[in-house]
Amino acid sequence: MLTIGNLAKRTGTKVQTIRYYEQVGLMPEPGRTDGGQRRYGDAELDRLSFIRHARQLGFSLDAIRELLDLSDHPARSCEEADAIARRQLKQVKQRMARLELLRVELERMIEECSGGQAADCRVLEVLRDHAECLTDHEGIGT
Amino acid sequence: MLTIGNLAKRTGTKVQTIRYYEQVGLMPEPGRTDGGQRRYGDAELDRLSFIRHARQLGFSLDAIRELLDLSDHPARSCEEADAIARRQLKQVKQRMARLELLRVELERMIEECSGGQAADCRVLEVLRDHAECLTDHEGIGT
DNA sequence: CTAAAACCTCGAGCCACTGGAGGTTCAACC
DNA sequence: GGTTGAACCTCCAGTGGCTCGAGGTTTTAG
Repeated sequence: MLTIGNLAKRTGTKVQTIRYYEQVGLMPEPGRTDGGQRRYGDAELDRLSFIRHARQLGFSLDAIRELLDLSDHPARSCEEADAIARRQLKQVKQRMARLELLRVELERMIEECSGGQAADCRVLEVLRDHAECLTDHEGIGT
Repeated sequence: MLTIGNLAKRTGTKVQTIRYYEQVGLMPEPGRTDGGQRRYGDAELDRLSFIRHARQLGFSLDAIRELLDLSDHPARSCEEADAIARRQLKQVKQRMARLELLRVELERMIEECSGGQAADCRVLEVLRDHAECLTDHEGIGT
């Protein structure tokens, strides 16, 4: 039987985060000691590992909910899990493309910085000059 | 004189976002009509363009505040602006490296998906199998 | 003059946590 | 058995950067 702190250590999660997952229904309500402290078994350890791994892969909590549901019903089609993963991959690729544009522009800005007064600073100039703006108006979409 | 809606269109911003920027002190309080509606001039258009461009480059609102402060005082050193840009570039590179790892793992997952029942699905298996976990415990850091 | 589009304020909600206050329980050691 | 002190508990608030909605007012075109 694991305390919440040990479960946290084993999965690289913060204690508060585990309680949060319980609150939003991703983790089940665990058993408690007489004093009211949570105690976890192997099933919960596995489930939390699954969640953390999926988070590291960038899945949203909603997507993880779907995946957990799927893995609780192994007779259902694999296609759903595949679709979720593909959606995720698409997002990752989009973010990378966006970041690549930013990287290029930032490097140019830094390279052209004269090191003098702010009045001559290319960093500020590039940001100020609307003509050099990326043409789309999408924002960066964290 | 621009209405808030026109300013929004010209800069690719939502109206609410402009009001939000005013609320957090990034945009100044503009003049108003007798009826109380905001009216903007060219200075505000420039300032908002600056902000939007910086956002597209991934700068946080705090960083933008610093940059605006800098560009309001052009006699000060360029080094600060340069440092901010460099910090930003570092972050962008880190995010890209992280995303590249995710991309590889997601592609492997999808490629190995058997297309059958969830019970045989590699996507779920990879997520379930703790041994295939990325070794570090950093999370994805949006 | 009227209709409707655009504006106003205020407040709440989103995601995925994170931190803190203030109090209780557990485990180890003497 | 008693005493620490680390770990636990609940509850609430805050983060960033918006975004939406309700319910009401102003502006503008016809």
